[in-house]
Amino acid sequence: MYRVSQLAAKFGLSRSTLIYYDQEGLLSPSGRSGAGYRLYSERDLERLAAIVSFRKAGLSIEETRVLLASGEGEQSVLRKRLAVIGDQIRALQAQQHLLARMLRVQSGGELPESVDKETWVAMLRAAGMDDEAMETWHAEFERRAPQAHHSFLLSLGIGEQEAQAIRAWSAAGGKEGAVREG
Amino acid sequence: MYRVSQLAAKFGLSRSTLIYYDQEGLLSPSGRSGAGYRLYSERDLERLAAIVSFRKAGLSIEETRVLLASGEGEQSVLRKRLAVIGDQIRALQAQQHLLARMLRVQSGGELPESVDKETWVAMLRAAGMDDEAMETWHAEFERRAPQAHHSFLLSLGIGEQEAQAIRAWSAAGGKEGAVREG
DNA sequence: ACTAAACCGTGAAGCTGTAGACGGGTCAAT
DNA sequence: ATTGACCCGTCTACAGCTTCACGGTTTAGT
Repeated sequence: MYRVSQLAAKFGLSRSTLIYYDQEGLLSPSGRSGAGYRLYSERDLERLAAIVSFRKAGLSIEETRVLLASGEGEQSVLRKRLAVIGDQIRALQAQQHLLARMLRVQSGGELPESVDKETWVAMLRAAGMDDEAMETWHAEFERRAPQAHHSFLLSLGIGEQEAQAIRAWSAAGGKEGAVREG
Repeated sequence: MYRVSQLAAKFGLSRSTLIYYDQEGLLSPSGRSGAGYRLYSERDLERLAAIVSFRKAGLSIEETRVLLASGEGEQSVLRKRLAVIGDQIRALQAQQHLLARMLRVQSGGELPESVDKETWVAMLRAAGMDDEAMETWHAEFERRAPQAHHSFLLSLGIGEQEAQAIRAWSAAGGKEGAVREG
């Protein structure tokens, strides 16, 4: 049987956090001592281990509760979180761009704020990539991270329609269509 | 002279937000009507435009206040925020990996929505790039668009320090240091 | 002149997840 | 029995808003 601060230390959490979990009904100690102290059992410890891993994945208390209640099969919650993370990363990247632009305006640099399609292609060519290699690269990109592939294309200033065309072409292995490079 | 909801609508904010900014002393209306209504001037509008852009970059109320107070030259706040964004993106990518593993355990494979350093390197390798080619590529990137190069490295979840190391190495033509790949 | 809708102000409460303060309980050593 | 160190439970606060409630104001329409 662990007391609250002991258990907290064991998991690198703060005492307040465990108390909060108790209040939320996410992890209530299986017992109390004579003095009213929270006493956590081994079973509580295991549950906490699961909680911690879900929380590390950024799931909310509520989502964590759902997952613990529903056994294992709840993929939807995880998938949803994955989508949210994607959105958040994209939002942060947008902020990066904003900040970069602000800093450049102040320091007066003349360099392009972001790379366009031509520059990008030129850089890859300088590194020895030929058309076929770029095709392979796009295909890999599409296979491993379709969303990121899309964002990347847009970041080069490529329009939504052309981006979709490139992706379709990548997915098909570059068989058809006249998308030339990049 | 605008009234609070009008101004809010103009900037896509809610009435509450403007009232909150007023309470915080971030943007107080330059006047009040006979009935005590907040009246915003053109100057207020300009100030709000600045506030909105800073907030879009993820700066806190407090940081925004500092920037507005200190005129222009306050780059430190922006740089600090840039570093924080990098941390956050890295944290989110770690969560992506965790979630992807969880889902993979439960079913088949899942695809990430944003690319990290390892994935990026793997894609370039798949397209036939070797270490030397990557070196050339980094050097080109640094030469043509240093700022974008920096942003790009950060977007892969690479830390500020390592990013600077890679850039220095790129600029020097990859002569020294044990920066391995990417 | 009057009414209804749409606006305004203030104030309080709520949200998430955590940190910290407060006063009092517990425990080993004296 | 008593000191001190440490622990406990409970309560409050934080960002950055939003929502709600209550009551006054303006405005358009009749």
